[in-house]
Amino acid sequence: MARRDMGKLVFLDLVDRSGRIQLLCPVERTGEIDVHLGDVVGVAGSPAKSRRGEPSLMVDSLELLSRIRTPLPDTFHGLTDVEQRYRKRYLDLLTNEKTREDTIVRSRMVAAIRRTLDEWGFVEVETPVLQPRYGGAFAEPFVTHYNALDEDAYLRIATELYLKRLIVGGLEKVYELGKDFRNEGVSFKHNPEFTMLEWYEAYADYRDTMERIEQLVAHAAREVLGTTKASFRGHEIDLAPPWRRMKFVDALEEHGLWTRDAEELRRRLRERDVDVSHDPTWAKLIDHAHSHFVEPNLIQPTILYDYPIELSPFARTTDDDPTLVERFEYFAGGMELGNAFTEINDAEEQASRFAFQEGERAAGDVEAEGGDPDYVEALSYGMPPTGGIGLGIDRLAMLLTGNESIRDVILFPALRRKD
RNA sequence: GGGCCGGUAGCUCAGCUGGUAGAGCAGGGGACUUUUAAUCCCAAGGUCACAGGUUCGAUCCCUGUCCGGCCCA
Repeated sequence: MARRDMGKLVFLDLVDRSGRIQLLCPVERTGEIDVHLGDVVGVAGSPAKSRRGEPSLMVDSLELLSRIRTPLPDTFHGLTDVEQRYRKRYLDLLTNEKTREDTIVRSRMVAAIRRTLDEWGFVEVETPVLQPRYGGAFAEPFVTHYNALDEDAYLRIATELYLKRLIVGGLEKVYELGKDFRNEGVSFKHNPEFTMLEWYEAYADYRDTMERIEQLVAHAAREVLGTTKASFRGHEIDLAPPWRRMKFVDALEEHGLWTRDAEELRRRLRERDVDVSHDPTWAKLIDHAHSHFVEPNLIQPTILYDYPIELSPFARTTDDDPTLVERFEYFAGGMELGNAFTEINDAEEQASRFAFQEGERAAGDVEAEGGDPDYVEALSYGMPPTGGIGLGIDRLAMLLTGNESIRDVILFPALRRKD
């Protein structure tokens, strides 16, 4: 609320989520106007126009609902200090229109995604956040403790293994949209606590999932932006299907980085000045090559498919090459937005994939999949062929709002305590 | 974890090779019946992130710590 006090006539700007309107307060009618910038007020009056022609409300009475006690930041510049914007998001929201808009865009995006999945016949479910084992992704977990059970537990890094148990249970199409937690670095595209959507669909494979994700993303964009074109990092990104599709192997081949030989790959990466000292296995090396040379260049939406089996402990092998799996990731704006595959639905095959990951772990990859005998047992009761996907809600929100930092689409991002 | 940059009034920012700090807005008091970042007058507002060091003297130079940003792993 801005105040232009003219003595007998006071001008106030009243702002709420719907916008701004000017109030005209003739003091002889309303009495003394004792309001400050940032006060919360209720007013009654009738429509009027100012002498300059601005639509206004001629006020009969004004009631103070909440008195501001700490002065608002500079309302012309807004709050620009990024640290303050994250720590005191309420001030950021009060003073920066763009932050309010982005918050609404994200909310509508999530609503559009839910609506679409619901229309497609998916069932929204909730699975445990606190898990006795963690799995479904390569990541380090947060550890906590159950007093009642006298057991350590992990905050989930993915919802995957529980959702697939529900496919075993015959729910056929399920999704969960919620927080996952990964105990690792913070960056422009990583927040340890982030929002993920996963869905699983019985009697579908990764090609069906490709169709769905293209439709879902394009539809969400149309709902919130009115178009499939988003601007991000100076690019116009058109999310309309069909997206470019390319084999993972070919994408690495383009950069001369496809080889199955770990030492040869290590040599080629070193040649390109990449520090490979933290990459003990071929799987880590190829992942490094991909994230360093391929991913940043995938600006327009692109589906990379048919990944090496070593990177994918839950994906079914392709029919014509047992070293590749039916997996795809999709990218836009140089970022990975989601990861999908045709799920392994055979208990024995799943058990041997876990065994391979044990080997990777022994070789020094701390993020390798830990294995889950209870999940293998679930599969032993028979899971239909299933296509599944996980996609990052925060990153999609970045794309649709044009924010280059994930912290600008998370209201309260992770920050170190300051006291 | 490494490199670079930053932290000065509630907010946005100045502050010269080192001489104990300034503006605008906000907040306080006052004037004004058509203002739009209203205008005008008055007064107030600071542990210059923190701790050491160099110096007659440090917001400024040096070292360390804390917090943040960007880039790299």
